[in-house]
Amino acid sequence: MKRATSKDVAKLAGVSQTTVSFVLNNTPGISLSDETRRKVLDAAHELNYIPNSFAKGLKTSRSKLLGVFLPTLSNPFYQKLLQYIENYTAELSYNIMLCCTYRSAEREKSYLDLCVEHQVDGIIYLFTPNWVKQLTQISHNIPVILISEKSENIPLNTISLNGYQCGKLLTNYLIQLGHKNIAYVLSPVTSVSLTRQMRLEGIKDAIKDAGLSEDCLEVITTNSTGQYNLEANSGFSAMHSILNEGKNTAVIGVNDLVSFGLLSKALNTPNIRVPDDISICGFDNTYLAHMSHPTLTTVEYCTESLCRLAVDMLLSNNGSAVLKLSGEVQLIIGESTGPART
Amino acid sequence: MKRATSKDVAKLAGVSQTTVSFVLNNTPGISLSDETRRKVLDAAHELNYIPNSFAKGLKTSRSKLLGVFLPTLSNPFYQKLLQYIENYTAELSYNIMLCCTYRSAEREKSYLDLCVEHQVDGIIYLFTPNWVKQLTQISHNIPVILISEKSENIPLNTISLNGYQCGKLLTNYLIQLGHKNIAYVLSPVTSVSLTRQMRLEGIKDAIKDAGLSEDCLEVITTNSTGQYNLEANSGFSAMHSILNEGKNTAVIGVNDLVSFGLLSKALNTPNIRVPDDISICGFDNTYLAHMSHPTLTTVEYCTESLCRLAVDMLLSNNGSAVLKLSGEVQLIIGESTGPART
DNA sequence: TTGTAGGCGTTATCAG
DNA sequence: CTGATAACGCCTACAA
Repeated sequence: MKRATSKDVAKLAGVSQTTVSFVLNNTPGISLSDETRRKVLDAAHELNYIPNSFAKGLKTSRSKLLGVFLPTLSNPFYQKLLQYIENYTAELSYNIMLCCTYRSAEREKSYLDLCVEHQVDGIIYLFTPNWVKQLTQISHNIPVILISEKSENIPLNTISLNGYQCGKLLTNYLIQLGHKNIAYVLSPVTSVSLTRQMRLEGIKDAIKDAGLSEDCLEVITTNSTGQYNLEANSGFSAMHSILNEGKNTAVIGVNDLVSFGLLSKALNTPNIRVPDDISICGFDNTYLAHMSHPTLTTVEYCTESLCRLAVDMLLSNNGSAVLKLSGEVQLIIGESTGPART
Repeated sequence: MKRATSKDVAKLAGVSQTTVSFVLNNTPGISLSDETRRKVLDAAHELNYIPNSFAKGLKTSRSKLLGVFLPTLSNPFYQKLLQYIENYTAELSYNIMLCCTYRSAEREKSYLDLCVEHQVDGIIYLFTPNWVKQLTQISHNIPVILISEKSENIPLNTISLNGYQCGKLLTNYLIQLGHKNIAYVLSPVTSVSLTRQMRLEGIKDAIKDAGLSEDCLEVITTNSTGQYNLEANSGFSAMHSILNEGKNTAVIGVNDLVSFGLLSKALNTPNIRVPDDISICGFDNTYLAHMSHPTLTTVEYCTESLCRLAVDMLLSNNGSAVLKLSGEVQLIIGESTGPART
């Protein structure tokens, strides 16, 4: 059984195809009799008419599709952003083409090609792109927006997550609690991450501003271990050595996954209590932070409103000026941080 | 700067549009001179030609898009399936239209409409559909496949996750370990879940088959609590009462999220050790099970091969017979289960 | 207020 | 082996 076309609707309603189009699209500047309207609407409904998006796209060059690029769904942070975006686009009757790159530049490239081919109406990147040149090229035809960190080298609309402020905020809080020996734990990554760097800058500056020595901070980058949950394992193994060493009283995980691993090891170590013996915190405010016991102290970036803003910017496509915005950041204090042990 | 069309390529290559189409699509049953081939390929490359998918779709009615329906990304299980599917479809140059319903029937409906409008080449459901009638209707035009539980009432291709076998497998294992007081903990859900029911059937039958009394099993359905992670919270609060009561020696969570909550509460209760005092296990084999310490005993359903199979079935569209398949299931023994305390 | 006609970029059916 | 030519279903001047 073939799908009804606008021609069929026109025939049934006893009007021309044009009229059908006018009625169904509510074309502005056109006035039609109520009766014609009704006839068309009834006919469309009776035939269960659904416009052919190919034909429509061919004329309008609009696909009602948005490409969303993310490195992985395993990190609840990206999942969270994706859900916010999806939630909003669904309201607007847009669909999301999922472009999960697994941090592979090759896959990223092939998804970019697919986005161009499908003529998506916009592209949202949730990480630092590997193909800046090509993406910039694409952005002349298709609006592109980055939700990550600002960078001078990337001439694209950007909503910054403000990693610097986050690092500073979190560290200030720890310093206030009396911590003077702080570790920053990073999991290994295969590609550049501006976010991680910016957070580190923020942490360092907070320490400097408080008049503490640089030695207060120990930066630990773990090796890759195991196949599952690299990130959580990283935290787990890092905490092992941190506890052995016994110097640091507070640990910052590069994200909630790492923090989760940190916490996990601490909870499974006899005679260690959180936060009495060691404070743990991280970034991203994902559900993991709330699901843990004790709950994890973390940082939120108003992600929901930023995601909605990103979609709005894409769809309004407000010209060619490259915008660089920053979101507010907010400390979410959980049960995993407390005064430094004395 | 407008995109090059196949006409432009034809002109540059000095051949007709038809020839371009033949070359670029490797149309079978057509033989062309190597020189013509080269000329076309070179021209296409020079103009950076990308076929217009609207025009293509208009002719072929193929969108290279697959709709994937899932209730939520918050449950790592769906995330896992989605990644397997996405991974495979990317290989095949297909794209995924994300249809996340948040268990809202209304949203599910609207995504169905969008799938029809975009003429997706296939639809994969990862849960029990709410609009069986409409979906069945759609399946006459667009291949549909369910990855969940088989049901007599749903005349659609189904790959069963075999919840019954899973329940049985897990329970047999617990019984072998000497457990005679087992709790099954369910989080509240808003819509029907066949999976949950089938797992329960399996659990019950395992108990019956072992010659134990029905009273061995306590089914606990929690109330909804808190806004974050309903599921994990469910486990957390259920474990509270289970430990208070002190009767059960083993607890089965309806999924890894619930089990995680169960474990979390147990670990945070003084004088309770896992698995010495209480065994905990669940279903789905998500990363949560591996990320926890102790790691959680869980059940895997060969999800990766099932997901690939589903995609293959969709794309081959092998006629109209409704297929009902079942996958194998596999017990993943973690550190959270052990012999019953005496 | 409504209808006619042309074209968007492909693919596919024919002749040549 | 190659090239005209006609659709696919919709939108939109322009004409009536």
